[in-house]
Amino acid sequence: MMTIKDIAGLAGVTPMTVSNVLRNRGRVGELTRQRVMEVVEAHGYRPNLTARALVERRAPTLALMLGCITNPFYPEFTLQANNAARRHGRFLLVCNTDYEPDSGTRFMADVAGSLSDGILVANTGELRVEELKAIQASGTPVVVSVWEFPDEPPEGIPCVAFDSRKAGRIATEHLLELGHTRIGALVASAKKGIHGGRYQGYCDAMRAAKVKHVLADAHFGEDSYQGGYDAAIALLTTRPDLTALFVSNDLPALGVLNAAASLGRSVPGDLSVVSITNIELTGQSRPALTTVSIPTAEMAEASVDLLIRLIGQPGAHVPMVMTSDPVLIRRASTAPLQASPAPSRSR
Amino acid sequence: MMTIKDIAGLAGVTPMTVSNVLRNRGRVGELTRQRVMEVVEAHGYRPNLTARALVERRAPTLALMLGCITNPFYPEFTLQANNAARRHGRFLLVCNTDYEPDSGTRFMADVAGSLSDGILVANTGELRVEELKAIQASGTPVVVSVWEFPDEPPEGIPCVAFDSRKAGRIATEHLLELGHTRIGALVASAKKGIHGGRYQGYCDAMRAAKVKHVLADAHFGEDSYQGGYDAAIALLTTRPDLTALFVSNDLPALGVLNAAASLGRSVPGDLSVVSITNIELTGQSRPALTTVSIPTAEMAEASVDLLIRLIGQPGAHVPMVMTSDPVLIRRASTAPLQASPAPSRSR
DNA sequence: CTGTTAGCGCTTTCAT
DNA sequence: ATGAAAGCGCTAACAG
Repeated sequence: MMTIKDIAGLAGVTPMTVSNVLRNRGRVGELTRQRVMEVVEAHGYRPNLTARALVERRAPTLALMLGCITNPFYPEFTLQANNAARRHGRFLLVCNTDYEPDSGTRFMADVAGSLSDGILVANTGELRVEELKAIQASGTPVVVSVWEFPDEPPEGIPCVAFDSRKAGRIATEHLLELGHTRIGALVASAKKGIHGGRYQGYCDAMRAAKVKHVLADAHFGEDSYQGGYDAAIALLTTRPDLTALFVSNDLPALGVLNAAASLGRSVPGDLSVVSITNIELTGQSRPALTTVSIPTAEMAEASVDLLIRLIGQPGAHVPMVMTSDPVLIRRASTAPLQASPAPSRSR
Repeated sequence: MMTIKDIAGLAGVTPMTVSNVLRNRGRVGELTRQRVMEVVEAHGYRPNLTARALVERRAPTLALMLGCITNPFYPEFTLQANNAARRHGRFLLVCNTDYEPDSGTRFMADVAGSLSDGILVANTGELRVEELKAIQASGTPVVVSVWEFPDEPPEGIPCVAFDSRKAGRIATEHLLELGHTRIGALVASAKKGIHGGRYQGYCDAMRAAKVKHVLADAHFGEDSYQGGYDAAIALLTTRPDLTALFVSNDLPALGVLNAAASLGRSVPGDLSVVSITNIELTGQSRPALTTVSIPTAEMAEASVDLLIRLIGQPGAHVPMVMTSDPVLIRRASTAPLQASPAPSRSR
C-alpha cells in the first residue's frame, strides 16, 4: 500500500503538502498542487482513513442502531439516513440488534468512541435510557429518532420526534367521517408500549366524536405482518359487528387485509382499514392501504443533522426536534359505511 | 476519553499488559489479569478500535455494496451478511449505490484499503469488473455475490453464484406440469441483462417440453413492482390468451398479481403466476406467490466467509463458490390449467 | 507557500 | 510473566 510519504517522495514535496493538497487545506501553490495530483492519480493513491481518523480524533462513520433491517420501515429510514450521512462525508454502520437490547448494548460498546463518532438510535420501544446517557457522557453523541411521545422526551437525550397521537387521531377521524362508529383498534404493541401514543390518538378521536368504545374493541399484539393477521382474525371473530379497523402500523395492517380476505370480508366494502406510517408497500397492496404518513425522511435527515451538530459541539444542549405533522393518505382500503347494518359474511 | 495508558497507570502495570489482558494474548498472571479487569470495568474502558486497526493494519469493517436497500431482497441479504460478519468480529458498512455505478466507484475508492478490509458486492448487473480487479490488485479483497451466471464467472474475481438458469427452468416446468402451454415470460431486465439466465431457463423448459414460444410472449423491463405491473398490463393486453406467466423476480411478480386483479383476471383461476427468489413478501401477498427460492442466506454467509478467508490469505486463488440448487415453493398463485380454453374476462 | 516536529492510541518486537 | 522502545499513516501546530 502506498503511503503519503511515498507520494511526497515521488512528487518532491513533504507529506504535509500532499496532505494539504488532498484536503484543500492550507495554501499550496498551483504548480505544486498539480504535480502532487498527478502523482496521486498516477498511482491511484487513497489516504488511509483510519490513520486520519486517529489523528483527527474523529471517525468517518455514524452508527445506526435498528431493530431489524428486514422490517420494511427500516430500509426506508436507512436509505435517507445514509444519504444524509454521505452529505456530511460520513459512512453508515448498520447495527442490527434483532430487537434485543443486549445486542444493541454490545454494538454500542464496540462502536462508540472510536469506530463511530455518533450513534443514531431508531426507537424500537426498547430504549435503555440510562445506557444511552452513559455513552453520551463518555463523549459519543447519541440521538434517538422516531420518538413517538413528544410530551415525554427521553430525559437528557437529544431526540427527534413526531406526533404519534395526532397520527392516531387523524386515522380514526377519517374513519369517523366516513360514518363508521363500530371501529376496532388493533395496536401492535402493549397498551403503554411503543404504539401507545397512536392508540391514545384513537381514543381521543373516539371520545371527541362521543362514540362509545370499550376495551374489548382493542387488541394489543405484535408488530408484524403475522401479528396483524392473527389479531384481525381474533378481533373480527369476537366482534363481527365492527365495520372498520384502526391499525397502529402498516405492516400488521397488511396482515389485516389478508385476514379480512380469509374471513370473506371485502375491504373496503365490508370493512374499512386504516393504519399509520405510509411505507412503500402500502401503495402496492390490493386494495392499496389508506394510511397516515409520518415524516420518515424528515426524521432521518433531521437526526443525522442533529448528530453531526452534536459531534461538532459536544455537550451542547439541544431541545427535542419536532417534525412535520402526519398526513392522511387516502387510498383504497377505506370507504363510507354501507347502508346495510351488518356486513355480509359470504365465503 | 480513557486510553490504555490511563488504565495501565491505574492498575499499576504497563499498557502492554493491559493490551494483553484485553485480547487474551501473551501470558499474564491471573492476579494481574484480575486487577486490570477491575480497573477496566470500573471505568468502562473500551479500546480504541481505530488505533488498533491502524497498527494491526486491518480494519474492523466489511463494506457491502448494494443497489438500493429499499428493494426488499437486499435487507434480507444484508441481515444474513451482517450476522456472518459479526460472527467474524466485523461490522458492516452499508454502501447504497442507488444503482449508479459511479456512486459505487466513489464508495469503494473511499472505503477500500483503510476503512474496510474487504468489499462484498451484491451483483446488480452493473458490475465494472475492471474496476473491481483494480481494487483487488491494490490489496483489498473483493467478492461478488449473487452471481447469476455460473458458466461465466467474472474473470479474476472471487464470486459466489447460484444456478439462475435452473431456477428459471424449475419455475417454468412447474407451469408446464400444471398443463399450461401458453406461458408468457416477464423478464425484469434486458434479454442479456441480469435476469438473462433466468430467462434462458424458461426457454430451456419450453423447448424441452416442445412448447412453441415466440418472442412476443416475452417482455423485458424494469425490476420493480411498478415495472411488473406495467409489463403485465402490456403483455396480457397484447396476448390475452396467455394462461400463465413466468416472472423473473418476486418484486415485479407482486406487481403482476395486482395487474391481473386490475384486468379482472383471478389468480390462479384465470392466470397462474410463478416467479423467482422467495423474498418474505411472497408469503404475504394474496394469493401467496408460488416462487422458486434461491439460497439468499447461504450466499450471504458464503460470501462473507470467503471474504474473510481472502483477507487472511491475500492473493489466494479461489474458485467460484457454487451454492445450493433453487427449490420450488408451491403457494397459491399457480393452479392446473382450467378446462375452459379462454380465460373469463369478467370485470 | 512549504517544511519540521511531535504525537493520535494502540500493538509489535525484543529485552528482562 | 512483564516492560521498554519503536512506529502504524496521518495531521496539528508552529517555523521558516
